[in-house]
Amino acid sequence: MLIHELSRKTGVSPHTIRFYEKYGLIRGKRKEEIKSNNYFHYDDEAVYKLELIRDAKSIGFTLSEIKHLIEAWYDKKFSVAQKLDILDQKLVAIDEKIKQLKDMKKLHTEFKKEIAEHDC
Amino acid sequence: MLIHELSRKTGVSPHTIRFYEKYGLIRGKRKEEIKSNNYFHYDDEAVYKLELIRDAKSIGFTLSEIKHLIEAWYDKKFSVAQKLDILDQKLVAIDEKIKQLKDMKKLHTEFKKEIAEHDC
DNA sequence: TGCAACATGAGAGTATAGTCTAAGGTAGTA
DNA sequence: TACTACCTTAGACTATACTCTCATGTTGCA
Repeated sequence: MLIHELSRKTGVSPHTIRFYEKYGLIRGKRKEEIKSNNYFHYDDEAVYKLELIRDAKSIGFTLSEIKHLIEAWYDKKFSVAQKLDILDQKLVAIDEKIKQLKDMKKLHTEFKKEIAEHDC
Repeated sequence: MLIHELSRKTGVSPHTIRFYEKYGLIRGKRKEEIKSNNYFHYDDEAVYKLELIRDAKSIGFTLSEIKHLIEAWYDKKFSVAQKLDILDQKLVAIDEKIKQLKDMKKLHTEFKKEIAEHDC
């Protein structure tokens, strides 16, 4: 599919998709058999990656961290041990975030209780 | 306490503390009895707020969202019903983030399994 | 063939969240 | 009184993550 359809499927604007492409998060492919243009073609992997990026961003991961993760998964430049190591580090970070969210949730619940009780 | 001590206690730089002060997240008080300077004085509430800001930021809340939360808690400009409403909205957002983190964790675990099994 | 709807890269502009510098004033100790 | 370590504001600068504009080229349909 071309960039417009990828945008429509994911809700990510073509501008942002091109930004991610340059940043190295996704990679469109040019079809060798087509010589009249140099349009990028995307597959379902791109859809999947864009969804991953959106989710990871919303829980506080930066594009740089997401890039590391995608590299650990897709790139050939890391050994199996290195990939497992990167994933383990992310898992620790995720557990830490979950803990913080639970604390935050508790805090909110306490806030609510106090406001309701003391009318302050 | 003065800004330097607040910085030492929280690990947030004086520059950033002043930035938050201007942004309206924390509020130092000037002591009326001291006329020779106009230094800001902070109490434990400021320490607590800075810790809240740090935690909320790390789990993907923006300063603007954090400001709403702090206002819901400390300001007089909202009614009890409005405050409870703001807190409820944040609770929904937190639950959504926890869900996404759990998905992300599952994904990582699956990644790990595939990498280990297929040596790819 | 004309035209709308797509595609491209280069590069400028924006929002968020800091981070730093400059220029100046204050406090406490030797 | 000198000196170090603090304090203030204003404003410039930076990094991250977009977002938009421009100039130009392609595709598909009436």
